Amino acid sequence: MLNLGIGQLAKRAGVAIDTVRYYERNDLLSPAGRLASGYRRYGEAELKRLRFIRRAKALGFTLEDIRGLLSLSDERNVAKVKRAAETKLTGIEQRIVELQRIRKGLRTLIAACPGHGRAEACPILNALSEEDLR
Amino acid sequence: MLNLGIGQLAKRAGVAIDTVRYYERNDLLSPAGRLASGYRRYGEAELKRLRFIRRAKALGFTLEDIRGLLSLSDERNVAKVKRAAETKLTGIEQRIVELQRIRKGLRTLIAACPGHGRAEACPILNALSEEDLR
DNA sequence: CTTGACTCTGGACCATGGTCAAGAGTTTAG
DNA sequence: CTAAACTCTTGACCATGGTCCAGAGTCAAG
Repeated sequence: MLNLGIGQLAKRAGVAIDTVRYYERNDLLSPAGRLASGYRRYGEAELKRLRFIRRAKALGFTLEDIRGLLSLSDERNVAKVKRAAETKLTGIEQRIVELQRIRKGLRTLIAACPGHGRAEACPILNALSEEDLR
Repeated sequence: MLNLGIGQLAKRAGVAIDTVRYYERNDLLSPAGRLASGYRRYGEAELKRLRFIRRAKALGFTLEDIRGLLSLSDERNVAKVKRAAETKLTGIEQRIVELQRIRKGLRTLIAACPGHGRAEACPILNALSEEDLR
């Protein structure tokens, strides 16, 4: 059975050692046990949990979200997990819409800017000085 | 001619007083002058500049980006301004793509989750525990 | 002149997600 | 046994974009 020190664990999960300890401080991941010396020991479950954390982060969850997700999954409460994912999806969608709005503004400005000549002819500079953008 | 105290300036631009001083500390906006008492005084140019900052921020520029933009616009270097806007656009587009990827992952997971029953049947929990997501 | 509103400075504090350093102790390979 | 590599804890520090506070001074209206 798997028995890892913090360095091996970190390496297997692809994170820095300090990050593992940081997660521990923030109640995301505890070692399976400690040696008499105080060295942390981790098993299969902890490695899985750490990978879970990384994957959830890649999906746009914050560490606080993940803390919630982990406690729900400890409870095995499928309905709550699904609702949490839906809430996160809504947030992601809002951010996409906002970024698309920004992209549109930038594209319009760039298309209209000659890229040379007087500053007064540059719509990027002008638009940023005016009231009716957006 | 316009002559404003920091409170009036902040109000007209829709920002907090502390934010104006914060921008000053970070070399984005200096007062036009000071009274003998040390009170800051602002004119039309500063109000415009502050609004420029706000609008650029709304377009997704960081304060550092904006510092650059302002110095370019002081130089009236239209070509550089256009290139800066294009670079920012590319960054925004990358961010959109990334969020779309995340959205897709979440949608797939949510669609496959029954929302009840055993935790083992919940693909959200399972997917986050496995290797081949993405 | 008084009172209330405004402003000044310097520095602390917030959240987020880590990262790094110091100094001491532990483990492991040779 | 020794030396290298690893780990421990505590606590400071990074960037970002502010926000808030104390204590003192100033300005404007009545």
